[in-house]
Amino acid sequence: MALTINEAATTTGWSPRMLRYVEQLGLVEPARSSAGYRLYGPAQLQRLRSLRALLETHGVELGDVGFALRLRRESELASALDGWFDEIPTAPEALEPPDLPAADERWLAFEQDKHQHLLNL
Amino acid sequence: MALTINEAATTTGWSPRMLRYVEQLGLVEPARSSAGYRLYGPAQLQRLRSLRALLETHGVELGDVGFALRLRRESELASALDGWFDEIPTAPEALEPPDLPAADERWLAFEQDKHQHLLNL
DNA sequence: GCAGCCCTGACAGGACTGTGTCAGAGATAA
DNA sequence: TTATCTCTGACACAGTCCTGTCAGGGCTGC
Repeated sequence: MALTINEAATTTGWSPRMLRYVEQLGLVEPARSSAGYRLYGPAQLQRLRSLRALLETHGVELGDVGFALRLRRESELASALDGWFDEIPTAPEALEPPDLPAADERWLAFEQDKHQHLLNL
Repeated sequence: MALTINEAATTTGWSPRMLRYVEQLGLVEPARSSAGYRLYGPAQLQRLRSLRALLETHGVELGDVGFALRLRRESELASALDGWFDEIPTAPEALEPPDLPAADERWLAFEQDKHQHLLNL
């Protein structure tokens, strides 16, 4: 009921090498026999096949899926990213009319301060 | 009220080259003067600084943030990834006791079918 | 008008990724 | 027991990413 790595490779279209690599990325982790052989069950095989479809249809790389996995494991990373993206309405037209020519120093200081603040969190 | 690329570079710690690169990734897109010069306002400078903090504190690369951006722009990609991650309770202990030795062909066919189904969507 | 910015495009090198392949050692099964 | 699998670890090689640097040509401001 569980395929060994070469069998899994031929039925999924991955190479054995890539199956080990996919495992190393944490994407599909097969069970192990008592001797340490990888054992791919139906669930893993299905995941391998749909992973292949996912990469092909969306032009995504394995590393990208790995990063997406990291995102759903490290929720603080995810929220940090969300926070950054939403930091300011990303539209770049937030540009005041070019008057007040000497206000530079003021907001520079302010920004610097904010930055320090962020780092020391 | 808006800094040119070299000024922005020195106050944010990025190199001018990297500012262009960050822009190319779609992460921080400054306004442009009528002659095409990049103009970094307070918002962009703040984003550049917090971007730097983000990379450092979470061990993330620019390309990763670029991919996260892609995720929030291409919602179908995001949901496809979500779908893949939740396809099956990712725990690898879903391994039946090894009886029914000749049922292989049955679920192999089933899986193959499912796969075709997915691809032809 | 001229020194010093800025633009884009290109090449370059170091680092990392993706993938194959091989070697040495253990497991499996006829 | 012997052929055939599996394991891990390593090297290798093309390709991509990151980053610097340079060249040719426009702006800008004194």
